[in-house]
Amino acid sequence: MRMSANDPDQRLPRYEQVHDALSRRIVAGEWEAGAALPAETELARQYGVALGTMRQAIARCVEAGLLERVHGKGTFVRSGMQNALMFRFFRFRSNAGDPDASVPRAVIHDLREVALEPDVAARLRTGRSMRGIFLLRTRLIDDKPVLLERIWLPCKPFRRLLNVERGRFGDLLYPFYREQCGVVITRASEEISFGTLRKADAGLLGMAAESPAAVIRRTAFSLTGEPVEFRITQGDAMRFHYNVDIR
Amino acid sequence: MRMSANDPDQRLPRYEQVHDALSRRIVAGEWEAGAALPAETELARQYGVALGTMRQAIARCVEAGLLERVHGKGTFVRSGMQNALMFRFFRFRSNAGDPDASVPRAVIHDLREVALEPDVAARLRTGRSMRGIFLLRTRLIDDKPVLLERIWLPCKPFRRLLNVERGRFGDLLYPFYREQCGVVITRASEEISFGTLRKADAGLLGMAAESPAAVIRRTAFSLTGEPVEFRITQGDAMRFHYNVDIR
DNA sequence: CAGTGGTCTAGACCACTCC
DNA sequence: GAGTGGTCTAGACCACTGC
Repeated sequence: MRMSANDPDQRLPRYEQVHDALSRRIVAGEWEAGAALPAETELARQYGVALGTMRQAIARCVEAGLLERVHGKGTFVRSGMQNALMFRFFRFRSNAGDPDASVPRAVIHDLREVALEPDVAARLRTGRSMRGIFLLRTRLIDDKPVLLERIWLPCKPFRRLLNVERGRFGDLLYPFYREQCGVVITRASEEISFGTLRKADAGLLGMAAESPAAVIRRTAFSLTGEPVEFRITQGDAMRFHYNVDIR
Repeated sequence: MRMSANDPDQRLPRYEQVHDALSRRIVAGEWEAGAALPAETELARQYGVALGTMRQAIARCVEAGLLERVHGKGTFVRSGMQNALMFRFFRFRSNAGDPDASVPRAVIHDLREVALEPDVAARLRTGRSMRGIFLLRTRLIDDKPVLLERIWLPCKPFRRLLNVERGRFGDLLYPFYREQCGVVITRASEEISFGTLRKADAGLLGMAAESPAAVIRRTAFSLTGEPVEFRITQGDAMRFHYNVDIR
């Protein structure tokens, strides 16, 4: 089996090795987002594996959210990086179920390099370096702030964000991470709890101090499984609404 | 391919047909919970399909939460019906991460047949029959009530629960549903929000009226995909804690 | 119609568990 | 070593899409 120069671990199953190699090519941007990959038979030939093995490798990429299969048409690089993600969990608009609802506008209030608190550094596994990028945003609907986001990133792939004009940050950060820093978010872990707003935070949201708030802590992971973003989002508890499917 | 008498839809893929047939045998209790199924090769022979097809059918059962595979040992019927499920989402004990933590005790306050509110009837898809079983429970840790559960069930498979002594209900309902009514819960959909406690509910939880509460609405589905239980759980918002993995 | 992904087969060999 | 699930192959045919 021919593999890329990036040492494939020979102890791993072949479909894992092929999955890794294929993932790297996708992330490297060999195909445009939304574009079709070569047919499975062709890919199997390229990697020198049987069709079934190739299909298993592709299945892993689909699970990871990198690819999308369409019967009879082809296999495509996922474009949208889907989401308003977090945003769908609050019922801020009357048409809450509307999939075409526009992405809420983001306003950046702060962006700088900081010393990380130990708990944040631990979540980002920054090791000895306790420094990172800090971002404070509000999200607005109809020009009214409804969410407050504190975001921490490791310096390593993200330092260049410090040199980007705030106006050039999009409303959605994940596509922006991909464009600017080559980081693809494939998985996230969220932790939901409940608290009250500190005075300063309440001010940014136009709410009273000590108002009840939903608090979401999210750690987002890259293709390689490394934690690359930690964020704490706060919003009006009474408008919070989260759906989960179990098993 | 030999199938059970229950008409397999010939238009479905073979592995789906085998999955359906196998699921029925598991639910019917042909193997004890925790017991090993025959080897894959033997099952493939029984159903007259290739090993790969049999493995795909088994994989579906694993996804559905019915089976568990252990490399080198065998394929087993899932016993525990896992969980304290809901309960792990509140941080009521100091050792919150302890997997051995005992299941909180349940106390039944009400159990009767009722006329269903339209929204509950809609969730349970009871059709013209708007009647169901209603259950009101509190869950206790160290003899202190910490959760309040309102549970609605369709009459069809559950009516016999009305004749069961309250003391014979276990702390976990899902294994009880299986034993008493042959209903296996395989999937649930939860909806999390925040609210405040009504006076009567607050009283049952030993909290002040209007206290902030986490509210979880859960619809649970049987093996066949029908909604068979709707419950609303309330608990102290300050002790609420929910973890979700996305994608 | 050609080209794609989806299903299925019959066999081989590997990795793990338990005796 | 015997028995299990996990990986892999090389081929066949089916189902869907689009020209």
